[in-house]
Amino acid sequence: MTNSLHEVHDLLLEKFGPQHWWPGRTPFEVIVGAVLVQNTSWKNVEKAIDQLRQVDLLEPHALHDVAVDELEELIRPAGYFRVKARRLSSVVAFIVQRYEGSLQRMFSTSIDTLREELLSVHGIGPETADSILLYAGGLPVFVVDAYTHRILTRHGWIDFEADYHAVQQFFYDHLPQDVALYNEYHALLVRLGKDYCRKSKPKCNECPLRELLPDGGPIEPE
DNA sequence: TGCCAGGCCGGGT
DNA sequence: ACCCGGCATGGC
Repeated sequence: MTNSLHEVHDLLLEKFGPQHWWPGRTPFEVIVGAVLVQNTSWKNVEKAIDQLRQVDLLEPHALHDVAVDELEELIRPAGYFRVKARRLSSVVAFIVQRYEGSLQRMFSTSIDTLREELLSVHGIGPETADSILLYAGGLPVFVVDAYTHRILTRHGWIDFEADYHAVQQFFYDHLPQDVALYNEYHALLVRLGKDYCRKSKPKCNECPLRELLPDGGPIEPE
C-alpha cells in the first residue's frame, strides 16, 4: 500500500463531490432502506419507500402493526418482496420489543453490543448491520459491500479471499476513527463502483484511481 | 435479450 | 467449514 487510503478518498471526493448519503429522511427510514436495498438497486427501493410513506408506515410502531402480506404488496418494487417483508417485520419487532420502538434508546447501546444484537435479527447480516450503525446511528463503523470488495481486490490492495471482517479491518488499520469520513468514503466507493467497477462491463482502464497505483493501473478483473 | 443490482439465509456436502 | 441455490423487480 504505497498510497494512503486518505489519498484515495480525497481523489474520489474531488472527482465525484459529496454523495450526501444516506438518502433517507429519518433514522428509521434509513433502517428500512438498508433492508430493502439488499442486492437491489436503490432506484427500486425508492419506489417501495415512497409507498410506505404514502400510508405513513415509516415509523416503528406503525410498521409493527402491519400484516406481513400487506407489507409485501407495499414493498413489491424493491424485489425479493416476500423475503424482505419478513425481514422488515423481524427488524421492527426487534426495535419495538427490545427498545420500545425508540431508536434513541437503541443507539445509546454500545456499538459492539448493538452490532451483535442486530446480527442476531433475521435478515440482518454484516453490511446491513453496519449500514444501520453508521448511516442511521451516526456511529463510527465502516461499511463494506460488494463494490468495496471488488474495487480493493481489482487494485490488488487485498486478497480476493478476504472476507467482510478482513476488508473492514483494512480500513480501520489505515484510517482515523471518523464518522464523517466513513460515511463519505463508503458512498464514494459505491459511486466509483457503479461507474467503473461493475461486475460485468468493468472500465478499469478509465478508473480514476489508476493514477494512484504504483504500476500505473488496476489489475485485470477476475 | 440476458444479466445484474449498495445480501442473507438455509440446506446439502 | 465451505458451497450453492433461492429470493424478484426494474434498468441498461
